[in-house]
Amino acid sequence: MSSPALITFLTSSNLISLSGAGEIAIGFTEEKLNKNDFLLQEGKLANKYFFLEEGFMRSFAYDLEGSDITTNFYSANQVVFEVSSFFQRTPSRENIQCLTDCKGRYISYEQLNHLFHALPEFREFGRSILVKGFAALKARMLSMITDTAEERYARLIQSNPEIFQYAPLKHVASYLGITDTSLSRIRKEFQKK
Amino acid sequence: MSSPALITFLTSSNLISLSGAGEIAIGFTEEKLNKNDFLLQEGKLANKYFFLEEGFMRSFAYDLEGSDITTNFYSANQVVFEVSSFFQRTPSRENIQCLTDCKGRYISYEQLNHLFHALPEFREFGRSILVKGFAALKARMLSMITDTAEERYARLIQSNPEIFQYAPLKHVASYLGITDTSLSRIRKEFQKK
DNA sequence: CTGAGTTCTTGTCATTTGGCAAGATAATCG
DNA sequence: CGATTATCTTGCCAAATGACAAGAACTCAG
Repeated sequence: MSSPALITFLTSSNLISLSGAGEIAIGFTEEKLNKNDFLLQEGKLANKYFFLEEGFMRSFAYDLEGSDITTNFYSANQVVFEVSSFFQRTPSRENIQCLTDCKGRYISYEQLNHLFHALPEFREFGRSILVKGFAALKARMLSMITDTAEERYARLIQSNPEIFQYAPLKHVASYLGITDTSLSRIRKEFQKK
Repeated sequence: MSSPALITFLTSSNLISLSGAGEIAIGFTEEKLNKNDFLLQEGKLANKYFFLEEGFMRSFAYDLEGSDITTNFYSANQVVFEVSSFFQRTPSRENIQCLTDCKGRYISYEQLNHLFHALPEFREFGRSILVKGFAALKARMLSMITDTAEERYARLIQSNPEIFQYAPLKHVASYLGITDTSLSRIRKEFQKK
């Protein structure tokens, strides 16, 4: 019943022993989701610390005009959860939705805290997940300020080509902070090179 | 020798008891910095979890052209540290510099971990600091994508007026993701209203 | 006080990006 | 399959922002 992918994910951080990983993984509940299903909906409380084993997801929020803005993409072998809502126990402003059929395993906030309390190595691991997410967001913010839209596009297609495989371009556009029209033009220019 | 401001900061989270706060605060070392001094320099390892009691700081990074980009501002009664470098034990890409004379107290990475291990309530507190910073950055990223430069300016002067008291406008401009020229024009327009 | 250095403003012009709408293309579902 | 819907591209024009440079205003040390 246990998950090799999850065990590998936990141990490959070098923060968790194999036996620790087994102990942790055993508490996770398997869940399958269809394309377009929501892992989390705006207004609800995030209560799943979700390890994605198969599939592709994105998170998004609505701006004041009601347009949806993609805040992140998630591929397999990552933890997917909305940090603020999950840890601060407040309603989520974001949605997390499947772009393909998905499969994964999750634990609840309560389970996570229990594990944090019981296993110092899992605590370290949890912190590391948080810190990496933070660092990635900082890098993205810096890129948003210093790079042109075309540079951001080039970096994204270079570093995360699978996004383009699963997400419609309009989602990519809002993630990059531009309109779908601009992205279309940037791609046209980009091909020439 | 202990710091009322730090004690207040720790207890006001409602995660830490008064006695716990005293126990934590006692390990902090006082430090005074002059205007323009660096709390952290690019390339070095962040090793101070710094509680700012008096003064005002900013963090910044250099982009590819060598311009400095303000990544954040810090006012009194906040924890100031570079998350990635401090927790991942990697050289910092950012600088943290005093915009005024500053006073505060810090603990090292080792001390922090020791306290995390010994005091579950401080662990919760540390996580809460991290999560709040993360949430704030997410909100800023969303604003960067959905709001115009003028809206971002208006929000900033509304929510953090003290920034304008201490930081030169060019630092504010790069924080907002625009040039100092644009900020100057936006301010001119803004006054009319 | 004075002069060097920094910061801020303003002008001119170019570039990037957006808004809108129409048409082309692709995906979906009964 | 065929029809409907969603997505993507393109043209036109407007708006926002940047690049550069000159001068004004401010800061600060001697």
